[in-house]
Amino acid sequence: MYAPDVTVPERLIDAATRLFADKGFDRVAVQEIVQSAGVTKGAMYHYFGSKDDLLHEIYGRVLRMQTERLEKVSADSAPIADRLHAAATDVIVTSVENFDAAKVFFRSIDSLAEETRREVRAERRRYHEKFRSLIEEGQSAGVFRADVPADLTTHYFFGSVHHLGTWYRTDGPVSARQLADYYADLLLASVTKA
Amino acid sequence: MYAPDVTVPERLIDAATRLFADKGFDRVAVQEIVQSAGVTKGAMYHYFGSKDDLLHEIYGRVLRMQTERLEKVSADSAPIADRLHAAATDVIVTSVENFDAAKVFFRSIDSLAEETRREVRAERRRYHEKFRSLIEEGQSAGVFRADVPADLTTHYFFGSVHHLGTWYRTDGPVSARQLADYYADLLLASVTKA
Amino acid sequence: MYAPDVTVPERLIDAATRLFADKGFDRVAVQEIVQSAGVTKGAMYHYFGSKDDLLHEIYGRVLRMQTERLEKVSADSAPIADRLHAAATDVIVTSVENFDAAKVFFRSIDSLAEETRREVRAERRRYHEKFRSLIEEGQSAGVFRADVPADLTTHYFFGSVHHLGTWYRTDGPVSARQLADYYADLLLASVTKA
Amino acid sequence: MYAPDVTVPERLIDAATRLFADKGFDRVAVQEIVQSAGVTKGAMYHYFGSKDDLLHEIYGRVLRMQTERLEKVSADSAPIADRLHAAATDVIVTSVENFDAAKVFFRSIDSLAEETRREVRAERRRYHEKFRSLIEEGQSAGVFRADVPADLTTHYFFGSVHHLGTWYRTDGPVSARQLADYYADLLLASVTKA
DNA sequence: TATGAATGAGTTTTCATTCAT
DNA sequence: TATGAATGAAAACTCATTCAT
Repeated sequence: MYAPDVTVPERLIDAATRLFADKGFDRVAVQEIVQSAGVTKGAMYHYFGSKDDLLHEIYGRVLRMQTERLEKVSADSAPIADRLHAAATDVIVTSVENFDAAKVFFRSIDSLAEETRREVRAERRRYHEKFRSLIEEGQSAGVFRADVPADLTTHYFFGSVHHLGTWYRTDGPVSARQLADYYADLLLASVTKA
Repeated sequence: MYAPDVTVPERLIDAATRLFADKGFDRVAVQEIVQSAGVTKGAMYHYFGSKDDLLHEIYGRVLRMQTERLEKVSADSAPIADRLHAAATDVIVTSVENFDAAKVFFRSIDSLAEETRREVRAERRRYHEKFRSLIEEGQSAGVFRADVPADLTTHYFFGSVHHLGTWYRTDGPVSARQLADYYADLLLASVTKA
Repeated sequence: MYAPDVTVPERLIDAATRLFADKGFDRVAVQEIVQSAGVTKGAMYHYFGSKDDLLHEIYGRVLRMQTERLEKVSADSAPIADRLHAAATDVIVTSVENFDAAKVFFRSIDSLAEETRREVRAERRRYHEKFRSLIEEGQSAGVFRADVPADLTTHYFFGSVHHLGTWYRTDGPVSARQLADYYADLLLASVTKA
Repeated sequence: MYAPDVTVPERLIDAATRLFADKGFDRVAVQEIVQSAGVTKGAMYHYFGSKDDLLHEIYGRVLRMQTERLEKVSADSAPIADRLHAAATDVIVTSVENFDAAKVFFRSIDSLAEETRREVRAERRRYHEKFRSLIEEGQSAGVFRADVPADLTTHYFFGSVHHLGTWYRTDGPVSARQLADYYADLLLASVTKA
């Protein structure tokens, strides 16, 4: 089932990602994960302190990746509207490219243990703020409308993104690219001054 | 704790709504619900077939209410842009007015048992289609842009709405009314022809 | 195995007492206890919050009983030497009469969870102090030697008592009564002024 | 943490002694021991056959040491009362000097595996008998009272000694020397003829 | 001599649900 | 209508020990 050179932790992360995406953290038993990864429970607890740790790791990978990419896009010198468009596009494309991990990211934060949750929320807030600051930059530049708070628009957009997990099919008629363009267009249309 | 004329089933629904909204269906024990409602387990199983039933009932109430209201707004004779705006506004205001129930609605569909889930999905799809048809109507009328599929825009908007549960605070600085106007404005801006 | 009128909690306490006395708390699985009591695990957790609770209850019963009896003996108006003798005798007789519970009491305090342990230690200290104050009374009265601290003598005596669990056999040649007299004599001999 | 010339087995014994004394054999994981000793599990199992072996070794060291010393004291030519006093004093002083090992000795015999336990019990009995024979010698000589069986008095005294682990503090107000004198005095007072 | 990944049997605990009363 | 004792299956996690290297 697995190439012999895929490490046990990697196999566990893969299996957990698939299962969490499919059924949600709370509906997946550790037993299922290890079975699916072809290892024993003991092996899992050798590498991960808890089931929660597994989720945390998946969560962290997605968050780190998207934060990195957003920073790169933000730092670009293109006009602000282009940069916002690129940022919006990018988050969608990468979410779809790692759709299982993204689904976990989109819906499982409440399953994290108290402490981990706080930690993760803080990092997610930083991501949110970085995105928001793009919108604010456009507002300051007079390119984006300022009558709707940038904070609210950011929530609005990311709500749409998080919802992808519940309806979008990677094997459906809309490609990731198209989807990204549509979403970015809708966002741009809603923030651009009339 | 409860007025004596509040029926047992009603108390159970109330308690369950509060708890499910707060911790998520899977993290709430039946014991907690009955304790919080001030009744016993036996009483709960007298009125509801299962824990799932409780969720189903909460879910159904929200869905029925919003469907009804959407139908009323749709049937109005106002211009399509106004009707879409009203529909968008209405779903937000009523969601915030019943915020706990709405939160449950927004995030607990995966917790429903297979059969119930299918049933509920079908009804939700009908709601989605009704909303979408408003957008399509505007597209046919040449008022709304047609380059983004109405279906996708509908998902886009409802993603934003579903996300409210994770960040909006009813006791925060933004009133339900304001929030609804902002959201409807963003939607209208994104669908209106340039 | 059990008369039908023995309640489930009582059966659980009985079984746990026997097993804890025999093998020590840490070496007894909940599974063994419920099997021995003829009930299911669920039933046990219906009545007791945890395995620890079971131990706590056994512990508490012994402690309460012995505290009560010591208070009664202390309050007597007999000469202090007689009262100390009676107290010593009594703790031994009752310990042997409830030998399994006493054994648990003698050796399982370290198995209690942190919080429970603190609580129980405090109560045990009060018992210790009450006994010690008998010795102090004799010292003040000039009947008992004062060159050895009463606190230390108390520890000395209760060490002997706690040790009973490791060697004394209720079915051996020394009756509880004899044992009690021997121990009380040894105590009195060691505290009485030459 | 350790001088480089302390051998691995020695480090393991040290760490295990400290941990067993502190938390009891059953509450200490092999992982903790090796971590605390700064070695790996494999290393431990290279030198010791099992966790049990570790305990056995600690146990054996204490027992061998005390047996040796008791033999030396017994063989002396001093009057019996002096020899008993010396024996009592000695066991206390050496117990306090190796307090962690002594604590393990005092309370962990039940944790030994069946076979080891039997073996160890036999040796402990020989120690007990040697001590008892001192008392018997005094009884034969007419110096000690004979109305309390020597066997029982021996248990009585060693109960006190074993109990030290639960209350005595090496950094407390009573020095090992003082403690030993008090205990030996109490013993002598209780066995000496009135 | 030593490593540390892996095992697998065992642990305590949870919880939706049932059922005699 | 309601009680609450009891069930039983499943859950997450622990840990002494083994073994290929």
